[in-house]
Amino acid sequence: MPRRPEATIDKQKTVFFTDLVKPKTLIVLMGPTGVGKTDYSIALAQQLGSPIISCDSRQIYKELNIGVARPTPEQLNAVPHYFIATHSVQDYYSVGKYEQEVLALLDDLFAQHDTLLMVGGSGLYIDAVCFGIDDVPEVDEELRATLTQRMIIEGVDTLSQELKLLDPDYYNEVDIKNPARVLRALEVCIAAGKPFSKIRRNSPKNRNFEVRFIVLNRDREELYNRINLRVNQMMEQGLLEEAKSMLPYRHLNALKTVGYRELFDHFDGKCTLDEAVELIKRNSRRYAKRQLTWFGRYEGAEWREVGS
RNA sequence: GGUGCCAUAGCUCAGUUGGUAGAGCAAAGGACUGAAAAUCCUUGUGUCCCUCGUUCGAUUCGUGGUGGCACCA
Repeated sequence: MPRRPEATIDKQKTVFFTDLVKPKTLIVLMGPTGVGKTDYSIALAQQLGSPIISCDSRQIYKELNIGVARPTPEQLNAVPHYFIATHSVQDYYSVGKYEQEVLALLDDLFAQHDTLLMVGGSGLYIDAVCFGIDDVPEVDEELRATLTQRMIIEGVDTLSQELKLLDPDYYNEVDIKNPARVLRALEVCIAAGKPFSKIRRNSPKNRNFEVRFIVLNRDREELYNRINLRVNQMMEQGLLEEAKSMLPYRHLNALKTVGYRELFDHFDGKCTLDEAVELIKRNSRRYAKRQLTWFGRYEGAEWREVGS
C-alpha cells in the first residue's frame, strides 16, 4: 500500500508557480537511527546551499543531548539547523504543532531558496509536513487521564468495545489490541462528539512545494554494529548523568525514549547498568527496523546505500 | 594420562519409554494521523558433534573418536 501516492501539487498551483517562480522542492532525507544521516545531511546541505530542517521528534528538545545523538556544535555550525534543541520537554508538543511550525518556516525559507533540505527519522512528522495531518479537536488532559486510568484497570478490550459503539467504522479498521490507538480514537470521539473516522479524513493536503524522498540505508549488520558502538560512546560521554538529570521529567512523553527509560529502570533497581545498556542497544535496533518499515512505504523514494 | 559429566536453533537450555524436535532471549516481517525513539500484530529459525554398530527406523541405545567442563593423578 503506497503512502499517499496521490500527493502531488494541485494543478492550479503548479500553473501559478511555473508562471511566476521556479517550483520549490523540499528534499526529505530520512534513514534509520545510526545510519549516518547527520554527516550525510551536512554534506548535502552544503552542496544544495540549504539549511537543514530537522525532523526528529527527540532532538527537538533542548534538555536531551547525548541520548538522542544531537549533532555536535561544530556540525550545527557548519550549516544552519532548525528544530534542534528548540523546545522544552516540559512543554506539550505534538506532530500537529510541528507541522504548523515547519510550514511557517518553509514559507520564509522558500523566499530565498528553491531547494530545501529536511532531515530526520520521525516518520509521522515527515508525513505531517509532506501530506498534512487532519485537524482534530483538542482533547483536554483530564479526559485523557481518565481514559488512561481506565485502560490500565479495565484493559483494552473493554475500551475497544466502547469504541465500537461510538465509531464502528474505525473499530473495524483499527488495531483493537493497541491501547494507544484505541485510547486516541476514543478520546477524540468523546471530545469531538462525533466519530474519529469522520475527522480522520486521511486525504493529503495541498502543499505549494514538491517533495523528493531520499532514504539512507546500509547493510543491516553494519547498521546494528554502528548502533551498538554508538550506545557505548553515549555512555562514555555521560548518558548516565544526563538520564539522572531527567529523572524529574520521566513521566513526560518526551522522556519515553530509548536511552532514558532503560536507565530509569536501572535507577529503580529493576536491572543492572550493564543490562540497561544492552537493552538500549536492542531497543535502538528495533527502532531502526521500525523506521525502515515506515520508510518502505514512500512511493518513489530514492534509496541510497551507504557504508564500507 | 585416568574417571565422570556434557555436546540439540544465533545464545541459554528443555525434550523425544527409539517414529527426524520446542521454550525463553536474540532475530525477521508488518501496521501506524497530535505520546511516534511511542504503541501494537505476525513468524520461524535445526547435518539434534562425527563414526561405526543394534534396529523396519537412531537425535534418543551401544562402541570408538573429537571438543568442553569437573575431579583424580
